[in-house]
Amino acid sequence: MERYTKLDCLIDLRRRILSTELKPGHDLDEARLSDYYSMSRTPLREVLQRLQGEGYVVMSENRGAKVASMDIEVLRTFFQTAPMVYANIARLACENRTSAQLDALKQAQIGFAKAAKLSDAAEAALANHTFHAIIGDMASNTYLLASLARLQIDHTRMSQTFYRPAAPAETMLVLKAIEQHDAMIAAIEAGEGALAIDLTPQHWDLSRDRMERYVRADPLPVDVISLKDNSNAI
Amino acid sequence: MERYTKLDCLIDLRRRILSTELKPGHDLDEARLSDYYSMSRTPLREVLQRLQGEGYVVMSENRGAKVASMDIEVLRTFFQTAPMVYANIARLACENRTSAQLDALKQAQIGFAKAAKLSDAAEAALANHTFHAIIGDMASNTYLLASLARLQIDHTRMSQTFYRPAAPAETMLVLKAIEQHDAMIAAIEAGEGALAIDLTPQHWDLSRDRMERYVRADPLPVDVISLKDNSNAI
DNA sequence: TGCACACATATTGTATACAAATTTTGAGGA
DNA sequence: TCCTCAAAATTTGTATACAATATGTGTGCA
Repeated sequence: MERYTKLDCLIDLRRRILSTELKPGHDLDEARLSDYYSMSRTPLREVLQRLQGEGYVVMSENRGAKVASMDIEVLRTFFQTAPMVYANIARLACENRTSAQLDALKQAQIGFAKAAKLSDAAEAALANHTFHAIIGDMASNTYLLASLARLQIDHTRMSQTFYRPAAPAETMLVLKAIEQHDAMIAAIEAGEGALAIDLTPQHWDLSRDRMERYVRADPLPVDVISLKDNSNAI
Repeated sequence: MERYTKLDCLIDLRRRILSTELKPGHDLDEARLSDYYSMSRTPLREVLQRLQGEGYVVMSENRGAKVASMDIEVLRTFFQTAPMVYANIARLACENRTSAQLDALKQAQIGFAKAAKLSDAAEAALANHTFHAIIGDMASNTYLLASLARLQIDHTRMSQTFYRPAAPAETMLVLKAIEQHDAMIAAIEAGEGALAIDLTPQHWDLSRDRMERYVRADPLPVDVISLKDNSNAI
């Protein structure tokens, strides 16, 4: 097995959590993980502590770490907060973006469009994450960036469903999202803050319904409900 | 010397950083700190990792940890962001506060008023921190809370100057701040979100001038400027 | 004096052993 | 069969030894 550095491990755990390969609420066993990344428990625990600080993981005394869960109560506040933060970030990006960042954003958009069209849900969600993270960098506002980062963790995990379309009409939504990204790039390049702010709620309207479905899954017929898997909040 | 638990150590380091007993940019030596808290380096390093995640500390590979610095560029964005985030938090607090939280808030206000009137700068700044942290809890919005927490770190450190008045006129400002806290408590208790939003920019107007002075210290006479201490940004 | 390089010192990073806590297991009794 | 409780197994927390990296110091040379 290949050898991981601590930074590799950090990045890989972030990726696995964002892609829901490690599901919300999943228990993170130190021994198992340190074995997986072929390092001792000491540096692995430090990575987990840091992930806790970043909101990917929650830890409790003598009980170890779990992937941060996504309970319904928190997600209600998600849709309350996300448009406001993303819109402000977009506006600031218009004012502060560098041309190098703009190039990176266009590059990210190429990767996003490709994955989205292929309905590669995990890859599309991660590429979308990168896209918005770059806009976050452009904003150059460490304070708002903290909220953006937290929002993106849950956004990326939820948006998996969005890129796994079940009907032709839903494929249209994905294509529309790609177009909106292009419009956002244009707005940022032109430095049109007001336009960028306008685009943001549109972008959210597109995906809100499908993402809310992730939260409130289709109710099962009463007679086959199993109480067994209720331990982890979604 | 008394024995510290890891949680004690975490809380105490936060306090020392917020009170600027540990100054921005200050180098945090692992051996020295682990000795101070009489624990081994392993748990101390985990505390530092977590503080990094929370934004109190920055770490770099093989170079150890430093107290997060407050450079001018970042602080420009501070005043750009703080009123917006604090106002939204206040509004949400009006909607979601519990009576237990309201009691805690009133209690915090008593401690704040006492320290502020005594011009105990460190204590007043910390009490003010607690006051606004409780409002943050009331808001019940983990996403915005992330920004609030980051803002509060720098707010608390800067506000030291505010509670150390140099002239009678400045003492008036402190008394005014106490009144504004009372008004905020009333607004939250009454659930008047619009009022709470209005109060926030007033609160910031009161302290902005004095806090900006912390950032841009009075310029020295040209002939005695020393280049020596320019290494750490403020 | 000024610079380059090697060596000594100090500091950070990792592995491992052991201690403390939690969870699981199962035997005994009602 | 179900509950209780204690012992075993598992898992997390901490201390310490050692490895790797960075920093400081002094010597030789131009």
